[in-house]
Amino acid sequence: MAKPYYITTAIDYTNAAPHIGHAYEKILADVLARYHRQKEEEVFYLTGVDQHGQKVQQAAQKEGLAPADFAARETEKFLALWRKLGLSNDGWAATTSPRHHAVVQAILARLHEAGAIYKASYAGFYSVRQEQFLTDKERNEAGEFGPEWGEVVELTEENYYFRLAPYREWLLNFLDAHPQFVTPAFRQVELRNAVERISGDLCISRPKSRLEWGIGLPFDAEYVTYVWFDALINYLSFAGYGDDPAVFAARWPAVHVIGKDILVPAHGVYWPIMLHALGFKDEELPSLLVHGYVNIAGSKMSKSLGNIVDPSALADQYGPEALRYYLMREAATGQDMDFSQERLIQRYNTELANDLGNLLNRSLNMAHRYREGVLARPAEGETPFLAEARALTATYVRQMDEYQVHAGLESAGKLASLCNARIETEAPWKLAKDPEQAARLDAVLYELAESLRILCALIAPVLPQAAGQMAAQLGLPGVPSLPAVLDAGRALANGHRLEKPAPLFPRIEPPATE
RNA sequence: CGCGGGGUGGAGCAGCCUGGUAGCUCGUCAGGCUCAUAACCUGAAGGCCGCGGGUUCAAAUCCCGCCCCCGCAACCA
Repeated sequence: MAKPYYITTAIDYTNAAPHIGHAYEKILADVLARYHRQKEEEVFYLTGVDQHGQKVQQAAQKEGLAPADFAARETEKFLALWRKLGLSNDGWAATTSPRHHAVVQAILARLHEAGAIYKASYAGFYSVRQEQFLTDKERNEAGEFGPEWGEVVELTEENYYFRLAPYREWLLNFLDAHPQFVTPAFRQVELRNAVERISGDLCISRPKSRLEWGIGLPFDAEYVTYVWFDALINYLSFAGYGDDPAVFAARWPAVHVIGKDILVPAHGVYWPIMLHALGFKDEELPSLLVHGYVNIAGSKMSKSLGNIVDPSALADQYGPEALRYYLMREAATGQDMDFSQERLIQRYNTELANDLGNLLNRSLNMAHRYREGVLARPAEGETPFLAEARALTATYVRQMDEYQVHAGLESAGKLASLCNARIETEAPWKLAKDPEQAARLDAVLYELAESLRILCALIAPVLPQAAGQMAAQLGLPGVPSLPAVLDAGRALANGHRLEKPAPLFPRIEPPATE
């Protein structure tokens, strides 16, 4: 059997509620997961939360809660949102889980024994208030640490470090030999430039005196591991690494869907080097799909600007599928997009309600009006129109395989437009009045129904609920798979009975412009 | 010489990797249709594809130079 398609997202910090950017990434991964299921592939989709770390500890302290309780509460917000948005994840990575602890500690112990981790002392400026070391980046224009850092002292601290430098040449060679490691290609260029400049090693620990909310180092009880050795390893621990080698071997490697901010250095440098140090072969390394940001009116979304967009409220207002469609259609994969509710409504009304929903409605309505909902397959079988529809489907597959979800949806929209145009040129309402045109009317109605069956399969990854309703109206047992609609031999049977139409995408009335 | 991204008809965006009629949504104008969610279809106007050079039979697309905008610090995907 072919390997399952293993896809992951970044795991989100549970120190604040999820925003539209979190939702975009999870939906993108969900669409790709569902797309591969549509191809009749086995899929393992993993997403989750990073519950450890200083920010969670601080946020919990602020509210007088234990970190575990705080993290559990915040985690519930993510889970609730993902349920609302219809994510189809097969696994859930929560970094506080015992399984994850065990895998992280086993990996740390192994790398420590192998000499990849060492202890060293670091001296620098330390903000007592923020509980962190400061670098030159934190200095203001006057070259000083501003008042926001509170009291700044010089401090020397011992910590554990993971060696990076010895692997620099290996990583460069790997990148040159694997140009598909990072998508889009320009991100790989960016990464390679960064690898050229690698200096120093990665600090992977914090003394418990400063941070106790984390996974303890197995070889030093005074420390917890910090950030990346905890977070990145989720991709292994929740895929069966360690405790279930057979399951893991069947799943690995993964496609990691991540934001552009965590490519360099985390996923592009630390992660491949960690895996390499663990003995993963080059061909066993994952690939990275790097997406852009959802910007608000051209500027970055930020708490300080107060322009955070709440995906949960949007889903309530417009429906989860309208939100999914908008995000997937509007953003060119890998590029930033600009969020606008007006655009969301516009996309939904024109492309979903007017073009696709109305097409389904008018097609089914005519089939019932003129033929009691029963199809007659044309004698010639695959007509030129249907051949074109299937060619468009092949284009869609190519685009989706390259993660170009926006282009795939455009192809689907093109098919809907072809159908609407065909209705105009064939004018079934005229054909129905002429008994001599009966065969032609049958053919047109059949072509429309079969095209809608194809469309049902094409939209399913992005609009799973709508696809289900569409399949039901078309009288299908379920949403057809892509192989099922690509094969003309599996088209709708002669005598197939269609169900009654009902509006699939009710129009959203745009708010009156003030 | 820090590293990237972007500059495409009135607006917002694809296309660029893998050169070959400039596409999508909206807007404007003019027609058509009546099966349909006042939806659908057709046509028109509107583009030195940032600027200059080069390669090529052919450049929005490849190469060189320049100009302008935005990220690369925090919360954060």
